[in-house]
Amino acid sequence: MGNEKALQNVSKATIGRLPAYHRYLKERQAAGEKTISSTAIAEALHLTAVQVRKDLAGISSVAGKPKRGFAVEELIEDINRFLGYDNVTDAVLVGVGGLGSALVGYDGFKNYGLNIVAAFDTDPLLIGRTVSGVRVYDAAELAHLVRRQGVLIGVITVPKGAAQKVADELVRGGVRAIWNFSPVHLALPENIAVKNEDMAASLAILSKRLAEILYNEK
Amino acid sequence: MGNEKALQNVSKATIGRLPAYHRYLKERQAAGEKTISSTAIAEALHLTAVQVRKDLAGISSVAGKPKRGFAVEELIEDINRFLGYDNVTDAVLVGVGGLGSALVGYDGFKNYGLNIVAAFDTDPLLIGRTVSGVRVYDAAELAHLVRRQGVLIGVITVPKGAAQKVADELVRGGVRAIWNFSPVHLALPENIAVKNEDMAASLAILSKRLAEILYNEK
DNA sequence: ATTTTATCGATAAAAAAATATCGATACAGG
DNA sequence: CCTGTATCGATATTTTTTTATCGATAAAAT
Repeated sequence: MGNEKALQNVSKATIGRLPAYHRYLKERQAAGEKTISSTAIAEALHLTAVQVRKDLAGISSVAGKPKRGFAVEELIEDINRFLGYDNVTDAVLVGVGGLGSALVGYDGFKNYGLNIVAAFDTDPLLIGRTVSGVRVYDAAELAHLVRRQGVLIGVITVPKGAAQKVADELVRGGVRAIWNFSPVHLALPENIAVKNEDMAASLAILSKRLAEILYNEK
Repeated sequence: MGNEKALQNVSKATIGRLPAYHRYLKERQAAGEKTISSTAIAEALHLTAVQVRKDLAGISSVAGKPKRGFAVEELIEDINRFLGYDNVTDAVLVGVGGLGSALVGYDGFKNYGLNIVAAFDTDPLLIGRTVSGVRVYDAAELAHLVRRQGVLIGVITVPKGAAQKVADELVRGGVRAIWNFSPVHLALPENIAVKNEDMAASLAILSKRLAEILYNEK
């Protein structure tokens, strides 16, 4: 299906930018535009036009036309296909605290191909309740339920002390990808995909940029 | 103070890894270890030893000793100094919804040099209340209060429709750095530091890695 | 005291990512 | 119908980031 090519040729950096292209294209589409130039996309997203063209060429066979640009609708479809926004993957979330409930309640994930089918916690007050339409189960049942439903993605939003244990349980249940919001580096088998959402890292980058700006100004 | 050197030579990628080093070093320190090798750090964090040494060399003058490694405490101090974890910067947060309250309630930020001094919202039910010890003000007062308190960093956790307007107000009030959790690309002056926390991008990267793993397995 | 070993720092090489260059082309205006 | 221009795609160059190599050295082992 040409998927092999995709998995080989497209850089991680490009993949990271695709959602932004997607959002922007949707926006322009809603505004009634049928075509858009790489220049316009680049300007809106603070990139260069060449980079935009290269990124798009990697994931789409839509050819841009001189003087007109790219067909918005087809481009959106190709990004949908490439990122798998069409076929939704089931996921579970562990840790229904502040951040956990916020994520469960975020409707947007459905559009991004992620469907949270169950949540888990150890708090007896939460177990059995429903948060934003998602049932909260006892964390003791984690591996068991994950296995039974064939869930492939686990989202971890527990305090750092519990994260590794939760990760182990997820893997035991057969999960193959973990989205980790706890500030710990998880030790996991190599054939498990992990993405750490490191707020401290983001903040560090922002702070440094700020320091740089203030410094250059003086 | 040698700060210039730091701002020039250290890559963004390195800065992004420093918080992870910091966490890990703290952990080892708590476990009573006085020294640590680049090899050990690399293994724990899934990096290479060379990269660890290079990263550390860029921000610290602590010399590692053959057969022993680096002095944990001094290394932590240097990272603290480099990332500004010592001197806390004031920030405001706009949008006290699910994610917003979760962030306000996250104690960890104080350790990372960020102090949320006020929150803002348009919801009359929230205005005047206190969330995790932080007072919620009327969003109409945003620019005014930001200016009066000399706040430099703004955190945006409002729905996407409101994000640009909030950003404009923050800038009007004199904020110089924006941590944006809304799924929109903000249009801002060049001398404002922005960090977009793009969940969709993270998820896309995770999904692709998962797809790759599953594909290679078949 | 000598050898072995784990480690370092510096430099070199490779890989990945971003940017520049340039000929080709579709549309717009004269 | 011609000319100018905004745009593209492909290839080449540069920059950035990661990884490899290797001689030097402090501690441990013989």
